[in-house]
Amino acid sequence: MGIAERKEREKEQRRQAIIDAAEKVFFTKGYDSSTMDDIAEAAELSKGTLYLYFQSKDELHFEIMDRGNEILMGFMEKAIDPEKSGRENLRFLGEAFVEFSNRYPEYFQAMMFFQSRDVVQQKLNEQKLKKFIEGRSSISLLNAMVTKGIADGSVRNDLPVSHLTTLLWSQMMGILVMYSTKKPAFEYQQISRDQLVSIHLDLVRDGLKPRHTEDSGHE
Amino acid sequence: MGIAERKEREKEQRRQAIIDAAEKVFFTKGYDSSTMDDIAEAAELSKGTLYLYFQSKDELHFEIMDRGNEILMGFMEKAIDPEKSGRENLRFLGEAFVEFSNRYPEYFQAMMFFQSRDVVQQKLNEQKLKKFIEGRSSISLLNAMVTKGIADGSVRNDLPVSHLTTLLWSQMMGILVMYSTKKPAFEYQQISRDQLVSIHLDLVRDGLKPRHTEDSGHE
DNA sequence: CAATAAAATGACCGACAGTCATTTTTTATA
DNA sequence: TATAAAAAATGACTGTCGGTCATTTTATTG
Repeated sequence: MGIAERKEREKEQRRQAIIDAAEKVFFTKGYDSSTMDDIAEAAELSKGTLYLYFQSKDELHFEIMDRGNEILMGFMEKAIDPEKSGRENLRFLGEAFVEFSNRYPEYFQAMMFFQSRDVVQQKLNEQKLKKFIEGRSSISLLNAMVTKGIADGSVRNDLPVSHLTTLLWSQMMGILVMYSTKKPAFEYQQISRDQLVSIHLDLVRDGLKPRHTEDSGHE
Repeated sequence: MGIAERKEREKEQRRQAIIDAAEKVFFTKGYDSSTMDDIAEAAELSKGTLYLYFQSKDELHFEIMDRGNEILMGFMEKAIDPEKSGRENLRFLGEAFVEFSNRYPEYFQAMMFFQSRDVVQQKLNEQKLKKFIEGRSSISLLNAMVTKGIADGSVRNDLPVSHLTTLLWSQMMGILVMYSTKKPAFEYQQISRDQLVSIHLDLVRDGLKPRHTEDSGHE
């Protein structure tokens, strides 16, 4: 009996349709200013129905972040050139990130600024956490390229992979977030984002080079 | 007649008392979960009175951020050693930032996570913007040390001061924010924040060295 | 064509930021 | 000191919104 399967399919379609609607509304009015009734109207459903598919407004936000992450992953995977060294690929990944934020600014925003709501802080600690570290995430790609870089000798091997990876990710995130939130200040100082990122990636590239000298004073 | 002056003084005292109360409540329950009635109760005033002194809940948040910024400034000013090179001082500033976030985690949180609310985004564009760039802000201190570093030859001079400054600020911010929001993930990977920051500061120190010359004469 | 199950609805609730007519307190005036 | 005027404070009230649930509508089954 294919009815069950069809129902399953329809349910998933409706789920996606709701996310589509939420996306449209969020991207237009911003998260805080969007109401569940707005989303319901956009989805041509009643508010109650939304709650049959999602537990909360926050959950809709999460779904959109997931979509963004998928897209970002695509960009990054495409950017990798297996022929090139790990260190070169790390630069490609950085550039892919920027390209993503240019091409999909709304997704980028959604991914950047979901932090902060105190509620959200807790929810992460569960399944999402594992996903963040091990799952199909952008970080895992970054991790792979750091590892590759160390293996092929293009990246210094005196620093732990996990530390380098998170460092690269956090730094880039910090730059892009800062630029987004303080854009007018940057423009006022005539700092373009591409310039900034380019300088950053240059500094990182140099910083990752293997130390040919045995010095450097950290532990 | 000192009545006007006394009133002025009392008004300012009450203002501060309200901020004190808001601080207590925000730091205990978190911003989103705190209600204006909570704050009113803590301040032993009615809610209406709060609105005679502040326009909104957000404004109270801003005030607390300002306090945090003052404290941070103090830390940074104290950290500067005029005898040492600009490049060394930049490291001191980084360490001061971390120390601040250890000593005053609630202020730190408040300063980190005020971004995101879509409303807030707009409000910055006005006076706050100038303050951010030119005012008595942590960034201006950073800027001064970059400038000093270039002048004394301890920092490479082939990159614009403004870019370097914002880069350093954004990177550090990114690392600390990421660590705060994803703390469990970091702990799971046994990455300590101090380690991470230390590696970051090392990389920065190396990256800032003048190119083409192995200048270390100012150390 | 019932009987039943699944899906959808929208009126309703509680919580909360913000308002404002009224009351209380302080100051100025005579 | 008595009283008018100004300043400060109050808290009942409003509108909004996320989330709920008893009821209705639609689809499935026998």
